[in-house]
Amino acid sequence: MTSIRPRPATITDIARQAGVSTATVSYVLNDAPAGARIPEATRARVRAVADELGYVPHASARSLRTGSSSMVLHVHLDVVQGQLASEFLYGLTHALRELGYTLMQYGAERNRGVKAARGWAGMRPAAVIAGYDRLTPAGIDLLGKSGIRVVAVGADPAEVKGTGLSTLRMDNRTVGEEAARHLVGRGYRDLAAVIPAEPPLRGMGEERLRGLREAAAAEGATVRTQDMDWSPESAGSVVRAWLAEGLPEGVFGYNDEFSGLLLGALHDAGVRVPEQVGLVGADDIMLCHMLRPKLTTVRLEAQDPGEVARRIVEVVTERAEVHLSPWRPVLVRRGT
Amino acid sequence: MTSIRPRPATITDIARQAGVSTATVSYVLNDAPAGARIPEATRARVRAVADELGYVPHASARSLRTGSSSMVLHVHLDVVQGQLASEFLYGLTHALRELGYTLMQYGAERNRGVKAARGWAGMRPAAVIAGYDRLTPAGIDLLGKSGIRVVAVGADPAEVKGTGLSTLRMDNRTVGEEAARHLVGRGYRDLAAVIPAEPPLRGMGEERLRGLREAAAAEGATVRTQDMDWSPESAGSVVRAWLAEGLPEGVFGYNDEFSGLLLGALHDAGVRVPEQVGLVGADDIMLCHMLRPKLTTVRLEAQDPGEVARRIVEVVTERAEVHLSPWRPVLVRRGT
DNA sequence: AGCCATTGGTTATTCGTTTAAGCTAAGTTA
DNA sequence: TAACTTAGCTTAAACGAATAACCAATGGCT
Repeated sequence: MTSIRPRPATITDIARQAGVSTATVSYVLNDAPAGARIPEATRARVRAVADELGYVPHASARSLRTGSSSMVLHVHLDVVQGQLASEFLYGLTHALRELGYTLMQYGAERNRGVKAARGWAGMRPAAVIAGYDRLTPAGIDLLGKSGIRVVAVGADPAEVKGTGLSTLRMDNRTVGEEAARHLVGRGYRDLAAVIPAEPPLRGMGEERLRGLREAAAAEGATVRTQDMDWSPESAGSVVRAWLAEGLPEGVFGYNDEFSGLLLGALHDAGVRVPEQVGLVGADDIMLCHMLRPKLTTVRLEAQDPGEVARRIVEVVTERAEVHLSPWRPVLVRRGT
Repeated sequence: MTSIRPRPATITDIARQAGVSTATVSYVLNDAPAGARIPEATRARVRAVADELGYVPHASARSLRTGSSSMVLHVHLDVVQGQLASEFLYGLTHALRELGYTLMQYGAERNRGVKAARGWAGMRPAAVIAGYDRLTPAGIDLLGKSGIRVVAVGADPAEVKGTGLSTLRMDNRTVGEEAARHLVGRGYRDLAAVIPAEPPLRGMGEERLRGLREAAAAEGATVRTQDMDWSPESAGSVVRAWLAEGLPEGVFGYNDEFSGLLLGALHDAGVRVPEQVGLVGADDIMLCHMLRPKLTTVRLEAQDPGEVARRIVEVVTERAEVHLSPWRPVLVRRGT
């Protein structure tokens, strides 16, 4: 026995069963001004039938007709991670919902540039929010042509270009600068930094490193760097290299998680933190409170929580072009 | 100066510019069998115009017409976290894409039950995959009425009911059992466990605890429990309570992150792990490799990677009803 | 009685796409 | 030469919802 696929109820079904026209149903269900002249008795009947049939408006049909979409697409790496990203998403989801938009996420996208952009554009979202490493000028152009606003997150406006593009800059340089100020302030002159080897994080790492370098140079400190993978083994070999060439005085571990791996490897090598080597991470995730000694870190703090969401909403609703860098680095001094 | 909103190109635009009908354009662009009689010259012209105009098909219009959606909705907690979830999502995204489906994620949803279900149903996805704590019988019913398949993740089929519901059981009881076996095997008889206080995690915690309790009781061990918040302070007060009432021999920390917090608090209290207290976490995330001693943990391992994705695809495409529990607990013995 | 206003709706069109069912002109066959 | 094929399209009708424009019936006013 094959069961027939249940068909979702439509306004036509409601209209038939309530003995009115589809127009009436639409007016009632939307509390449309044009339907104000429909008496309460009819309205109640229509609503009752809609309820009984479990009616749910067809979002695609509606947006096709009205020509406007209530969806905002967020494109991310395989999976969203980290506290900053989590807070960002949470705030954004709710701010957008309040304005009648729905934030949908689309992840694990291997395609890039135009090919990916075509996929996004097909859903005709009101806007696309994407990490800047997902975007190419051609892709931005294609979205722009379709009237879809694009917000590049983490981008320096000078780097990513395209018509109608907005940027939300996560200024990673300042993170590195803050870390350098802290380490140099402790009297360290021989600094080392680690930079993630894999592509999606590498760009961020380079930015943080640039800030670190500049601020260190200004104070007369030197910085050596090494690539590192997201694995305990890689952390081990970084530490072995340091032991071979002489321990640095201060280390910037790119972020808290890489720093956690380094801290473990340093411990295994018998290096004492912070007595022999000072360590500073970045992002201030809960991990800092699990490690011993507790991890000192630099956190990007929203200058005004909600600001980001509000500005994105501006981009979406008012078609404004917005470029802002709403985060500020803050050092959280702990045990390392 | 107000710029006019760019209108995405439609097949009508292409038809006009290429001097053919919209039907022809559609046939060409879809490589439809019915369009096989269209000569290459025309096809090339149509395609050229489509390219030039940056045409991207309107997914909503298409799915409205064909009556079938290529979207699968994944509803999750605020943000997806953890390795298991990440692997699951990644595999699923790609398996579905291969079959022409697009996995979209929808998070940070406060609404539950019917209200949430209405929102999901409005997008007319082919299926909804949701944590079982997001679902209520009424919500499942509403989705079923609309012909949308529902997959409850993490649910025991006996617990969650509804027409046409499939379940993907993440059997958290077995995680607790495996932890108990390990701790008892070490000779501990006085066990303690921690359970997250907040709602979304609480359910999982209770399941894990149930398994722990049963397996411990079978071996003649006792289990005391305490609520814990996701904060270092809460971990501290849990440890203080233990000190007051006598240290347990073995602790199950619910998951790796809670265990990490506990490990830090134990360290601060001068309790040595594993000499005085044995500790086992769950999920086997990278954190285990950062802590010292390294964290012993129980991991749910996919019995067959890809199995989950394949079965979900069955649900989506063949309207099968599937109930499986594709994960198996594995103990990873490390330092604690 | 004739006109107007109001009530309570309905009709018809549109959004972008797909697709079954035509239709015309040229070529082929009986 | 008439009938039949075939190539190469086109026409038209959906899908579900929104909405401008219309309309019939009733009541009130002059």
